Amino acid sequence: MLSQQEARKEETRTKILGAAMWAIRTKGFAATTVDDICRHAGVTKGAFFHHFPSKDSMAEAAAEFFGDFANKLFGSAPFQSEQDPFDRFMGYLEFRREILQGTTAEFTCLLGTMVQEVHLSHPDIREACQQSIWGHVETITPMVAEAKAKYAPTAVWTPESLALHVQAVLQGAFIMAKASQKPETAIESMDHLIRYVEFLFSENQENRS
Amino acid sequence: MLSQQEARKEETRTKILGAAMWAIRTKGFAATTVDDICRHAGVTKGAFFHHFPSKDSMAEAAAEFFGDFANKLFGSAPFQSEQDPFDRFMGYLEFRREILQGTTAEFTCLLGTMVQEVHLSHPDIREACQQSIWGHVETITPMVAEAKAKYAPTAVWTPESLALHVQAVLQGAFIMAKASQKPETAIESMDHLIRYVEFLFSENQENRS
DNA sequence: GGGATAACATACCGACCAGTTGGTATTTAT
DNA sequence: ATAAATACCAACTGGTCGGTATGTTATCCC
Repeated sequence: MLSQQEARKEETRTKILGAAMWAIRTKGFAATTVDDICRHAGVTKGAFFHHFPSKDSMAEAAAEFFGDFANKLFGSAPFQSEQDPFDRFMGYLEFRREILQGTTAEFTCLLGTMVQEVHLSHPDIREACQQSIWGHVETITPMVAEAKAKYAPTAVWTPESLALHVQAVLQGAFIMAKASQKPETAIESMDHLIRYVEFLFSENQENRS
Repeated sequence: MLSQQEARKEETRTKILGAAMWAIRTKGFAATTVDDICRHAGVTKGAFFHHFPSKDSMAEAAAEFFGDFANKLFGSAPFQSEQDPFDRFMGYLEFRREILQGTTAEFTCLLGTMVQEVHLSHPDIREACQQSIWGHVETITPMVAEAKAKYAPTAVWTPESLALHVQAVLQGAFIMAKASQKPETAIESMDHLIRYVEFLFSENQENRS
């Protein structure tokens, strides 16, 4: 049971992290100022530093926040009710393709954006980003593993490497969409990825041990 | 014929752009200061602003510089002498996998790093990055088109979309390598990509019109 | 060789930014 | 009811950064 105070604190914290998420996705981590975040969140700087000891540690929290946000989004998506593991995996991929709409800041990944900037200069933030990305991979690897056991048990690739590859393609697709300012560029990459996965689970492939 | 002065100017300019390339790949664009670049290039701030009117316009030049650098690297790589277009394309992919070694700053792409940060805030830099990326794609699309004409003439995908997909996978692989601090993560994605391309040009695929 | 110009160098400035300080309002515990 | 603690606020600070103003030196052209 949350007290009135605790509930309010949590709300403010969420407002800050949400604003940070938006700002970092549009401008990058280094270019977003604490004042930017406060302005968007509708709080003062005092509140910000009451909740987080530094901008950097807020970024760590934002990485975790975004990871939880994403896992909730995909965890409650319609494809999860598919019975067959391959159908579920394909549903995941098609769902990820479908949400490539609107502005880049809306469908783009905070973790990829941030880790790219800070991977050498801010070890703690990098670590937090990796945790969140690999945490998401852990939620989809079982699905891939089940599908593999059923449809491609002798294939040479591992379920985890495929799950990681999916994330890599998405991250790359985001960059290409940002460069071209067209979500279509990202969608076309997802089409290639989906074609690849269909091949991996089809019967006439040759990559067996 | 370059005069002594012009040659020296070009050299200093190159030193600055080289230093910028290194700094931006390790820290990102916003976090690298003009002083950083000058220190690494061994020039003073006066020299920097003699060559470039602003940090932003230097970034545009750096994007072009990196694009030329990459095209020279791949243009003179051994795989270019392969006769068969498919072999040449596979040689390109394997070459790109092979150079995924050393520190992330060494094999990573300046354009992807920079465009991610500035795509909304600095339209001119974004444009320059897109030009360089798409410029590289233009150099490999003919190779893909030839290979397709020879081995997969009726396939539904276009050569350009595949060339773009290759860049997307690489960009994503870079991000994953940065997040995990292991080049192997990127290499595994390249393995999946290579397997996909082999499939596209094999005979038993089903994606024909 | 000398005047013009391009290629640097140094010292500095105003704006900005992460973080602090010292306080107030609200909630909680007794 | 009241004291303690928590949540929040506004003004300020020390340092940093992009850019400039003002030299100084090397090269070029005649």
